[in-house]
Amino acid sequence: MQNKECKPYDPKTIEAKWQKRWADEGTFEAQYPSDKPKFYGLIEFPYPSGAGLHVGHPRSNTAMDIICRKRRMEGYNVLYPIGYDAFGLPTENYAIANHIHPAKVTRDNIARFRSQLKRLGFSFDYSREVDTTDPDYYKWTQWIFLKLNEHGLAYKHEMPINWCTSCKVGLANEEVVGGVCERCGGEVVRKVKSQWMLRITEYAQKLLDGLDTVNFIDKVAIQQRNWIGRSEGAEVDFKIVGRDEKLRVFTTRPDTLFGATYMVLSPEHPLIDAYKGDIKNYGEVAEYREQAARKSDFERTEMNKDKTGVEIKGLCAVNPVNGEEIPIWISDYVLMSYGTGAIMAVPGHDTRDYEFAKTFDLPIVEVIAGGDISQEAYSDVEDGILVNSGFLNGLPVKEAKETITAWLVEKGLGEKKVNYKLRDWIFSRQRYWGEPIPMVLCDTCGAVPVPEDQLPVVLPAVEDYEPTDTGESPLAKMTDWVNTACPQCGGPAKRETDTMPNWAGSSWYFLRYCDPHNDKAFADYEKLSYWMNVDWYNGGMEHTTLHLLYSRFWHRFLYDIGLVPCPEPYQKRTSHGMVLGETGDKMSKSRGNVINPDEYVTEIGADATRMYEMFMGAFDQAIPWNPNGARGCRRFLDRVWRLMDMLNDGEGYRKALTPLMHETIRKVGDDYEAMKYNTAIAQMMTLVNEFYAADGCTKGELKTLLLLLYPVSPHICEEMWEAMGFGSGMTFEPWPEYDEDAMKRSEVEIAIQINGKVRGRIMIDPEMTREQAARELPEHQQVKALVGDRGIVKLIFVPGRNCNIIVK
RNA sequence: GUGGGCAUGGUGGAAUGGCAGACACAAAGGACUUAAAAUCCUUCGCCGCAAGGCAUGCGGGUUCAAGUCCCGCUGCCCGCACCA
Repeated sequence: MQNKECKPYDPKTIEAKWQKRWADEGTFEAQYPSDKPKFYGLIEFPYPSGAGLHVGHPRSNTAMDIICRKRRMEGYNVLYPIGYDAFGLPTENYAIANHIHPAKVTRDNIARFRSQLKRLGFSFDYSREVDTTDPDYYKWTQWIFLKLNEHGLAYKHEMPINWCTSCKVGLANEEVVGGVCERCGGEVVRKVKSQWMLRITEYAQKLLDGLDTVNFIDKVAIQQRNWIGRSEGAEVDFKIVGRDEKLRVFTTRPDTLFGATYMVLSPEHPLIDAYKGDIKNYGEVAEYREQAARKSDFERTEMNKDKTGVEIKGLCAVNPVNGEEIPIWISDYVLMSYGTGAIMAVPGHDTRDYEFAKTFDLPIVEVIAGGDISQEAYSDVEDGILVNSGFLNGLPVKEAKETITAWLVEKGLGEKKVNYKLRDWIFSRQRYWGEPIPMVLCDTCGAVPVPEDQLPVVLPAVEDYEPTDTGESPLAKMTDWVNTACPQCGGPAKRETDTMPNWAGSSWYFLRYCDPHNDKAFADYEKLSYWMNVDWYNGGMEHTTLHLLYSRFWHRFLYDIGLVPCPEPYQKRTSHGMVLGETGDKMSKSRGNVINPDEYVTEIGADATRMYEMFMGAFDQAIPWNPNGARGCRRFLDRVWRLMDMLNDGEGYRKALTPLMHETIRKVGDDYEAMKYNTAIAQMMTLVNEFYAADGCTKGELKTLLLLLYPVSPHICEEMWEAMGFGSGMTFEPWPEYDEDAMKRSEVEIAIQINGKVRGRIMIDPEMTREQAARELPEHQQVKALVGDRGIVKLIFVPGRNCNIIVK
């Protein structure tokens, strides 16, 4: 055993040295063109907040860094890019509070983020950085918007929007959480405004079908499916007595049509205005509508315990299957935004209708046998036979649905219909710090797109970017900028002053990474063809119905118009668990428990910090941060470092350690791929413990350990690799291979169970077969002693594991 | 209400139906040290002196064998929420 004393492990020096070398040599710059197979690994680019990184960021980043570093060792040309999603409210709010221009705030924050990320040693290709607030970038965000507009997917619509009273901004449905603003927690009310909308609903089916072609973790795919919310049913026309007009409803239960005893319109339904003169109690109806309009969405849903409503007197509908006249009501439990804004009420078989009928004493008819409608609605579709339903009597629900739908179609009374819960995307924000929507509003020509050669529409420098109380964007006050000429007729016109939501820039950034400096196109098709799609995308669950869905929509649109080579942007999607505060609470500024990774990089080094991020627990689980756990990882790296003082003679694996070496190579590799980083690290700890027990390690053993550990803690490995004279730079060293045969041991310990209880342990030949075991084990001395004079009824042998002997 | 997930030592967590608690953290004891830190060694689910027994949220079941599979509960977390 050699015994030269190494200098102590000093992460600070080592990490700075290797980070500089990687940067100087452009080690992680993705190559194009290249003959190698490509691998595109992606993490969600951060929002560069003023607070800097917190320990949650490195969790996702390190996980993908491990995969990307392993891929380079496996011979892939790897693209692992980074950028900044820098438009958005917090920056603007900070700017307002501190009277600093948001562009400056953004620049400073990005600089800080970049230096923090670099200190952690991620193998990002910094030469491809993107910044969504850079005009060279948002030029193309605007350009894509024009394409969407050109294809009829953007439209301006006067509609009630979710209005945050605190941010003074309209929000998408996805941004209203529990009735309050997702960002600031402020009250959200309904406000009617003319808004730019994107027709994501047009893509509902494609977005649904696309999920079958990609590899997303189950919960992500399920959540997206639920959010899109496809349901199949029928639309049915109900005649209105004495009128030509019909009232159309959507139902998923056409089979219950004979049980429809009344109808309900949503408060906003246009029929009410159309028949204003015929409604005998119009005053009462109008009063109800007004009450409903005043309520925020939150209040509406809060009050869903008690059903409210008013009968519309003077109007009456006819049930098309039995000719019965049924009353029409108005109630806010029916939403204008889903289906046709009107329903046929079947109180016998729908819980909400049942409650309503009970409240207002309306008739309840049983048309599906199997429940007890005197107690509750019976809504089971699995079993149940039609009754009181004329020609449907005796049919099971499923068949009744088909029969009645065919009948409706044949008689011209209705049709098959699919509805989605997904709503169009409200794309306007009345804010300064976002991409200007590149449209001009002309009194003569309407909304006219800014010609492509005039892009980007650059955000003007504004003195005062505070939001207005009127709901107008701060840009509206910039009259020099607002007043322009109509690109179509040349007459006086005004620029659109709304900006895009922060989801715009992130809806295509992964494309820009493929060709970040292109000034002729958002990205070159050939380059996209090489790099896309993203092989592996890791990110937070909170983006499942927002960013992840929006970006799939944009990408699918770009595919449909022939600008990108693949229909789905992401081949694989995984998700990390949150890092919680030390006491298990969610980390937040208000709780004051946010942990900055810098603290740990300084104290224990980036390598140990990265390791702890991965070792702390199952990757997809939320785990509290434990400072001592992090220090434990540093202790492990100290032990690894000291192996250099404990070198044994010989180049290869020692015989006693050979099986463990190969097992470790297999387990670490498999576990990295399965994102089971914690057990991969545990396995390396076990190996190092064995080295210590075996009085050190050989060069060959150390070499393998360094290769396995490199993706998690690259700096220390590089330094040791160089010190050991193994070569210069580990990035493209081949990933080690294992040999199944080499894992075989001469003896293996198995448990001997008597009647299912472990009574002893013996060493046997690992190759022993069931037949041999049945023959030889009962003769084994220890086994004999355990069995005693009892008779062996049965012997179950599990090779390499245990042997259960049933005795009597 | 509804969809999804989870429940294992003081803590974070391991465990293709096959020896529950790997690997760490914390704690305790010891060695080294004038001392401390660092390091190294030992102990460490519960009851019991021991033999042994009991243990993976609770109650059943399947199996030679269940943390793991099935049925029924309870609790916690996340998403959605009057979507006809």
